[in-house]
Amino acid sequence: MPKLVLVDVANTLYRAFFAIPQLKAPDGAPTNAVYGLANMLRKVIREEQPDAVVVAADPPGPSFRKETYAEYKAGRDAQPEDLSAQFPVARELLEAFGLPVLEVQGFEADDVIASVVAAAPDDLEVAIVSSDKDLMQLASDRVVLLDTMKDRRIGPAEVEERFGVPPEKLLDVRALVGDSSDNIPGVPGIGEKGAAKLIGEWGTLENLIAHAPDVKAKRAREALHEYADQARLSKELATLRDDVPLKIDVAALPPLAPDDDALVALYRRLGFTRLIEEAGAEAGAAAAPTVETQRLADRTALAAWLADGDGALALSVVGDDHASGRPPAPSGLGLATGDRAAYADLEHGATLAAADLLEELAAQLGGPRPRPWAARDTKRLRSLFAEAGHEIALAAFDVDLGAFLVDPAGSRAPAALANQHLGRPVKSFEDIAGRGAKAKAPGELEADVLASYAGEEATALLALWPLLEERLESDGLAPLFRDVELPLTAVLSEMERAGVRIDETALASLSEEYEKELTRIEGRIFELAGESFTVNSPKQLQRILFEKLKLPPIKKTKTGFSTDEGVLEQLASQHDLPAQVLAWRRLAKLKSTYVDALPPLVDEHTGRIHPIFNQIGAATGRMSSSNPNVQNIPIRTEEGIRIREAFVPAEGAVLLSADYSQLELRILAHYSADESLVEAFRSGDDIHRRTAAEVAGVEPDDVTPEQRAAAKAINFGIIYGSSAFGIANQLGIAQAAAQETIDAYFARYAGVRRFLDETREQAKRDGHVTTLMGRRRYLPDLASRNRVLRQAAERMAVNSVIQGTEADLVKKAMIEVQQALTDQGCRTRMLLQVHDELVFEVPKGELEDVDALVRARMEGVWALDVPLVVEAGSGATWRQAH
DNA sequence: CATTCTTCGTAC
DNA sequence: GACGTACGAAGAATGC
Repeated sequence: MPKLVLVDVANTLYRAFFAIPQLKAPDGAPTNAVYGLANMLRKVIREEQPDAVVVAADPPGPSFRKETYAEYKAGRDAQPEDLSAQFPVARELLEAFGLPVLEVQGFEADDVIASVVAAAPDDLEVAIVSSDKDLMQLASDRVVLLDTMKDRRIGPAEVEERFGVPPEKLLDVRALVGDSSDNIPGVPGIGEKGAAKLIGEWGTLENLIAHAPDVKAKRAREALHEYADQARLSKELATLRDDVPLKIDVAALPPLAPDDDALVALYRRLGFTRLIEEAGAEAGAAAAPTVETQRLADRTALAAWLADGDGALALSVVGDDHASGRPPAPSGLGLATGDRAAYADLEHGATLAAADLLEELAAQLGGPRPRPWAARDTKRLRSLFAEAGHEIALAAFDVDLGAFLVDPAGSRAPAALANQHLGRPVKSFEDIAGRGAKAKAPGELEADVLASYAGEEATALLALWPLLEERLESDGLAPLFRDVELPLTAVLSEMERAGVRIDETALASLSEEYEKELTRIEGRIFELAGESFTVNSPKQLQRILFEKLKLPPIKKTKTGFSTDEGVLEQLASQHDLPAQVLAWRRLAKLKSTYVDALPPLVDEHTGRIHPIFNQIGAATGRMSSSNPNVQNIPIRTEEGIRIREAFVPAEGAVLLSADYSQLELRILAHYSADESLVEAFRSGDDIHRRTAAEVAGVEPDDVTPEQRAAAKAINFGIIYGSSAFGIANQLGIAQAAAQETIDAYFARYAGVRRFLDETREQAKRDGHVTTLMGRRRYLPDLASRNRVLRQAAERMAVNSVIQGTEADLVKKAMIEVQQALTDQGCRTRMLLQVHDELVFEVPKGELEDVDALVRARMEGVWALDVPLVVEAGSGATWRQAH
């Protein structure tokens, strides 16, 4: 059955305006209503899959109802200016969507909609997007109303449920009830309930009026007598005209044909970044390639193509996302230079071998006069070449890194970047291969389709390069890019390929031990619960704790009552079961996330695990790690720290762990220039003890453990932007007591307060924060009218300066340490980075030298106003080294 | 049956 | 609502 969607544009804009928080285009124009309209259209087109969409609008000037009844719609509040301003923009949006807009002088949008429904052929299904109650009279077996915001479909059954009468009698009910928003009077004293009852009893308004004397309820009887004409007028006003002259043929509506380019252009003007990406993705899926891509299926063709010029090259890897620091050979490589593009195909019956491809390219990218090259994730390419035995020059540009520095919150997908910076759509791999389980592998795709995609992407990367470079330059990010991020790719490539040795035997025995203990605890849990259940299921645990055992719920989650650690700890005083669950969870976590997860990651060739370090993992500039995440290996509990005993050095080597002491607090001291804090670090004291002494006004030796804990919580709380609430929660003390300590802290460390205030102010002014080395993070929510969002952004502002500066320093230190190790001819290898800690594998004979070298380079990385101190240790396991 | 969301917990 | 940044396991919910 063909389907038509009818949109009441004014109604949609109105609802969106009040439902969506204020949004502004880059030029400051309000956009929330248009944003709502755009989202609604996308959603309706996606979910309803209509054959056509027609928009009904209200023309300027009065409708015929005003002539019938001068008071029609009188007394309405004036439309807010921020909403009126969006109507012309909405027109542009509708035009870009390619939708016909019907607007007929003297009639309202509702009448137009009713007329389209009346003119529609019998086999046409109609969905009306509006929340206007008057339109509900149109509901039938082939006409529904859509409430897209609440995701409801309103058909005849829903109308009857809501009003107590079927759609065809709705007018009679509305005649009695009236409508205050349209200033339609109805019959005073009769409301929705009464009207439904009366119409249910008497059938129609006229019949009811005719039998008014027989109505039992006294007040209704008298009101009907007095206001019969007013009821008739109300019915007339609520009746939709279905004979409005329409300029289009409803039997032959134009098919949907959105102009994606126009949409993207409009979205860009309005600052709708998410929609740009989505519209761009759709345009990308349909985009025609802008270059001819030559397929290179043998070595001769590859060599010839490469020899035909010596300009900069862009490379685009085609293949699975790699999950190991030793990346697998790709399916092929897209290449672009000048205005030429090619695809070096390793599949589809190509005679080109991966080894030959890499050798041929390495001759260009390595050697004494390497050809400048760029790619996304140049670290991966470097590893790929290195695994094949070739050393290549550092890339001249890395698109992922460049885009990350320009805006760490933005997308790095080439399709999104092309939309954003090149203003043209580019296909993504998903566009040609599909996604999820049905997605095709590169080898299953048509060779020409794959080649065209890869050539196109390489071409886009080549074009993005100078544009992103220019942005880096103008935003002052070029030195960070050139001196830190880009050279770091080489260091990380080495680390990932080196990997770290794992003592599988130790893990196997831990696994067995934990398994036994888990079984024992589980038995105890089932005994206490009186039944067996899945301990790991929060839902089932909720049932046991709060329903069966009737323990008091402490706090809620989105879907029910929380069973997190804090809650269970509180419940532990009342019942033994929560304590047992805590013990069970602790072990189950260790076993599933670490003990049992590590051995399968061991590389069969190297016998080591090869974590990936994501250089652009966190918006602050920090790295992240995966496969496995070596940055969250346990250390705080005895059970957990045993996992670190399984991280071991190669034969004849030891592990050296070097970590910055209190790096984030030192950065805070540097930035705040707070005399007391700076002095504390210069004196080399225990910083938390010293803070406690100053805040409490006692001698450091007299600080109690509680005082030190409170000071520590505040020191960290500053970095995270915690409130008294948060600090009280963490310390398990009263909020007022926490507030007192915080006040005492700020009284003593006035410079810290000044830094916090100035950082927030500056961030609000610029829209972003900046780290020591110029790294940026944009925080648009600093301007939000929503207090929760705004305060969260303020916390991020402060935290990002400190955490981001930490990332800057450690990244730079890694480069300098690696450089020094190479210069000294050391065989030591850097293995891991854990934010403020570096782990090395050091041949035993080098330990003394390397220990000194690492400390010196790390401590000397930057001259802050406080000294940087590195603590280093070594041993036969990571536990011993740390 | 596959994918996405939610909750929880580990690190710095 | 209340503490920033991550990754990942497992169950629950949702979608094809």
